[in-house]
Amino acid sequence: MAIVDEMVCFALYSASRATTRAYTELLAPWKLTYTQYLVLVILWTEGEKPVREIGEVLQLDSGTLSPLLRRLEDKEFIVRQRDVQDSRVVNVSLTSSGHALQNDLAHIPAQIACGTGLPDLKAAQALIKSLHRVTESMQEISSPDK
Amino acid sequence: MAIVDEMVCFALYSASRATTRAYTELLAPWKLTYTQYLVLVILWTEGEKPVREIGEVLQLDSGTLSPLLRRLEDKEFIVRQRDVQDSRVVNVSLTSSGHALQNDLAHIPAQIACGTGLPDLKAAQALIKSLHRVTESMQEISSPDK
DNA sequence: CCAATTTAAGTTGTGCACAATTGAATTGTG
DNA sequence: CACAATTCAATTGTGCACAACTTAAATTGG
Repeated sequence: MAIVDEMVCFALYSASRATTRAYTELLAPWKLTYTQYLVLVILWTEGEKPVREIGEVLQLDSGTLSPLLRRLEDKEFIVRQRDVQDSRVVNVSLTSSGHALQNDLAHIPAQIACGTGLPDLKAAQALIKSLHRVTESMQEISSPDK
Repeated sequence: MAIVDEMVCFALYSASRATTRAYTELLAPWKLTYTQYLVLVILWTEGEKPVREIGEVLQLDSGTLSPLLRRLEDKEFIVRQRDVQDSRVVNVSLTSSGHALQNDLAHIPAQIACGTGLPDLKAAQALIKSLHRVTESMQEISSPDK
């Protein structure tokens, strides 16, 4: 069983990189990365959010997010503002071009849907469930809480 | 279906990062990364190999492998030697400490097996199959051949 | 035979992931 | 109130992933 599990990990690693490459290609005209796209998806669906909450959703820390958000700000898709109530907090919100991207990139989910090669909704849901189990379980053997 | 497929991608991304973190923790005493470990696994099972073949197995180019192999060489787990027949080729082989690591790290597969949280062999094989399908399919929508 | 092409590895540069640290602001507690 | 502990974001540093390019060697095709 042990060797098979290392195969699971490698298969995961390969599949993840393949999907990231697919996104990279689809996003190339806008020079956006997959992680930058994920941040935009959050902002499109949930509106203004502090850096910390974005980090909770994506499980990324400020070491990753700070420079990434700076790049999104340089591209003028988002703005960052210190919170008035609590000035430790930085709120991230979309600019008008950031909002406009939602339509420009509306074709991507369907392209990705095709790219997964999964036969039907059922297969996709089964895979998601299986992946969630692996994620949770791996987090447990990793460092205390988090 | 489209949104579910983006969920598949995010689940993949999360699971992959969670497993990499788990490996990182297990490998910490030797200051090895997951990718370095993968290279060692290849060398343990297949012996001396040129850089190009390692790259084919892991789907990594020399831009990733060259510095990674240099670090493994700095740690004296491997040596690199120009091929006598074809001096474009660099052959990678294990040193004695590199060989010795195979025993030192023999506990890792079992720890990872536990970490996947998968109920049985059948579930693991189903997941691998599903991930292979996604990888292949994603590679198809990505840049021509490769 | 030799010029053009191809192949292998390395280098450079960008961005993400993550650990560790810093600094500023807030909160909790005596 | 005072001050210790906590929280949040940013910074620094390491290593991987990958694109683009370089260099050197081998192959090929005329």
